[in-house]
Amino acid sequence: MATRPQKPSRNKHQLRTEETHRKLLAAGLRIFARDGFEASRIEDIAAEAGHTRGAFYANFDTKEDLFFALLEQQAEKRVRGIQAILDQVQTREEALGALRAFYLEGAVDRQRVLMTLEFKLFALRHGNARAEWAAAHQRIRASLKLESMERLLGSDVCDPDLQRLKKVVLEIMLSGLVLEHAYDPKRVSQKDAVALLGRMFDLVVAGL
Amino acid sequence: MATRPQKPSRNKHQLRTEETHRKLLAAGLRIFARDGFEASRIEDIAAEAGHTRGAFYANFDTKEDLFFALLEQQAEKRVRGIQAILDQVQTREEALGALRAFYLEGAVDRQRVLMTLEFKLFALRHGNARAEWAAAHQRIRASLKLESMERLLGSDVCDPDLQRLKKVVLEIMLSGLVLEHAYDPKRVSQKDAVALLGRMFDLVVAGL
Amino acid sequence: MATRPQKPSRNKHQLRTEETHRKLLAAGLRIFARDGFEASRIEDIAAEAGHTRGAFYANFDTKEDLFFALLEQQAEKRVRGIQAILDQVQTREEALGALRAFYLEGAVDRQRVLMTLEFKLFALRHGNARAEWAAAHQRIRASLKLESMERLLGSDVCDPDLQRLKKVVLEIMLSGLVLEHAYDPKRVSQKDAVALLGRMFDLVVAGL
Amino acid sequence: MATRPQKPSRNKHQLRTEETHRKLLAAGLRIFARDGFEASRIEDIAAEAGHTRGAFYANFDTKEDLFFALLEQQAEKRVRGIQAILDQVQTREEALGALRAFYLEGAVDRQRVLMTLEFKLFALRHGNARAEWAAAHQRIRASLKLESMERLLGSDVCDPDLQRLKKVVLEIMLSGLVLEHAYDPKRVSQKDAVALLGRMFDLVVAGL
DNA sequence: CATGAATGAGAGTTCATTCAT
DNA sequence: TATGAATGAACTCTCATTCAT
Repeated sequence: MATRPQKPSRNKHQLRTEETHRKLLAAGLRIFARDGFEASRIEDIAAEAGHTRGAFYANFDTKEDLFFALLEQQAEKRVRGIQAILDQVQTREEALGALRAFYLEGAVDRQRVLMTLEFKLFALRHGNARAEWAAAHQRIRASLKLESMERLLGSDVCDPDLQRLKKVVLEIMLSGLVLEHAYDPKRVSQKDAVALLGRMFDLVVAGL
Repeated sequence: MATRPQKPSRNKHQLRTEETHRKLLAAGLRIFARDGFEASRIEDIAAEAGHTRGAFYANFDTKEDLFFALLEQQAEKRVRGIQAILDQVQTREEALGALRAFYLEGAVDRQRVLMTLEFKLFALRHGNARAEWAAAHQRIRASLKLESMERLLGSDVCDPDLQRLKKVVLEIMLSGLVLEHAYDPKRVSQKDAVALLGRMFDLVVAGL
Repeated sequence: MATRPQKPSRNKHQLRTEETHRKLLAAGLRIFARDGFEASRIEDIAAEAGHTRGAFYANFDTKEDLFFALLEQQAEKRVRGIQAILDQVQTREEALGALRAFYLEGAVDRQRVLMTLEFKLFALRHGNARAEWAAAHQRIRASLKLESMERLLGSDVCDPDLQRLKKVVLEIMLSGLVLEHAYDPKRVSQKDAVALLGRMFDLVVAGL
Repeated sequence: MATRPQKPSRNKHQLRTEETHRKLLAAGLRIFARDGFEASRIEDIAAEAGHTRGAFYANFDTKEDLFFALLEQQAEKRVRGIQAILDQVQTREEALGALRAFYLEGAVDRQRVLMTLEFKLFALRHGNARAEWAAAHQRIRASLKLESMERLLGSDVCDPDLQRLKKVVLEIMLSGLVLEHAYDPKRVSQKDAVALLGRMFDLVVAGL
């Protein structure tokens, strides 16, 4: 992108801009996950990024805009993560092992889970109405298809419907356990969550 | 609730009051589930109940207050439902069957699931801090213990930790599937949800 | 309107409401005339009415809304004023004399002139676009037609175009002189304004 | 302006600066006339001039500053225009004819009229308070005195007060008609405006 | 001189809550 | 008890202005 060295003064500006943009995204992730979309205040997000409201509005049009940008960033990152794993393995065993590890790691990522929840609740409540959302979701859904992964999770002994829902089950268990742990760590410890996720992964691979 | 005949002088006035109270609770459930706690407006809740703001504040001190009242109402109702089922059966098979049916019915109750989610998110974000919440959760948790149910779900072949988490798994799958269906009915149909819940119930009973 | 005595408690409420509404209209007139539409702050208007912003928004949806309400109120009042005059006279001489006096009195009403200016500038700049404005203007224009008045100003010796524009000339001179006096009282005194208005009125009646 | 050859070393840099300055003035005129002083945004003005905010602030200290600069520019231009006319004629008839034509041409210049209005409204509302404004107005007023013009408009048959106000009448009619035409072209067409201005000019010359 | 990211005061508006009725 | 006008804090967003480049 910035390989050829334009006017250097230009680059300084650009660098600052990109840095701010990145910091705002990171801040948005933290604040949205912490307070929820509705209760999140632009000022808090800006402050968390080390800036003021003005910087926010120089980078995003509205609160929803940042939310939306985060949705795409998160999805892309997740897809890249999985793809990277699948690209590095040879056998099916290796792949499943790597995938399992990756999946279990998710148990730690409270922010991602809470953001995903916020996304779903928002979409649910705002009717997926706006074209942008619909289109973006479409794209994200498509990119998350990950045919190779679906094949990996497949097994002969289970009917096609279950097959189709395997990924759903895994997602749900991950989100649910992280949420439950966040809500009541005494009821569900981190260890519990990881153990249960492992068990579920194996069950799913075995065909539920 | 109104089974024991209190003061017989429970006059028209009181009846009307109770009616209002009840309608406000029902309205709160609908609006909170529809819009989420933060985005729910007192005025909408009052209107949904066929009243105005004044009626709301005559019955509840704050928005949180209604939220809190709903939490207790919901929990109590759920416990009563399960208890009623267990009271009517004789054998373990009957019990499991009835419980399974009850569990699957949950797949339809979008409102309850969304409210439960809101409760957890709220508690999560407000630190379970306020004494009231802490106490109420304690009570609810206790009442939901349902020893007999835990015994029902038990099996010899699984380790104690899994045993402890069986109910968690069932809860998570129920919430998760209802949410997923609400979010994207094409990905997870009602039928999918019910089928999967059944499968999970059986797996859990079998010891995961 | 409030002739039959409904629930008296109801009337107290209504009275308070009407009182506030009226005070807000009066305050809007003062502030809009003083600061112009754009520079007028809701808070100032509310304060001038002896209330807070909330009272404003309980009575009007937006700042434009109040502006719009004032437009209608002003126009209606003016029409009523002229009509009342024409209803009380017999001969053409009396009518012209009364009208002339009424016209000259306008030289004192700085607020009305400034508001009229604001209305025109606003309409000019916002394209008469909104249906509301278009319709309202239509109505106001129609009510201001005042056929009898037009006939009064008529004379045989002048061509139809001039005839049609006589009222325009009078309006323009009134607004212009009041504005000029407000802008630079030393250049155009109140007395100057009145004298000139009288001269113009006579010229117009004489057929320009 | 650039007729006398200043420093011959007026280099490219300076030229570019002057060009920017001029473009900003022109842009200010357009935008202020279009949106009004309050609603005009620096960014729009800069963009209209083909620049960005920075260029604006390199040339003017504040929004008012540009407004003020335009006031002087406009006034100076008008005086020069009239002076040029009076310098080129010999007889009183020629002078009156040329002045009349010049006056009628004003009917087309919507921008100038709207700017003049904005100036007056601004001065009115900001109390002529600031020393700058007061001084500048003084100068402008003086330069607009144009004794020769006043003599031209003079006539023996009218009293001194009317004499003093003749120019006011002409100004008011011009502004008023242009504004009315802008506001409602159907009520007052361009042709109406020109015809009426001619009539007024003649009336004024004839001594009102 | 010119750019444009960033500031921050201040605007319009919303809404939980209060209170006279 | 219930109404609904009114309060006022808090919000999102705008924009004149500053300043590093």
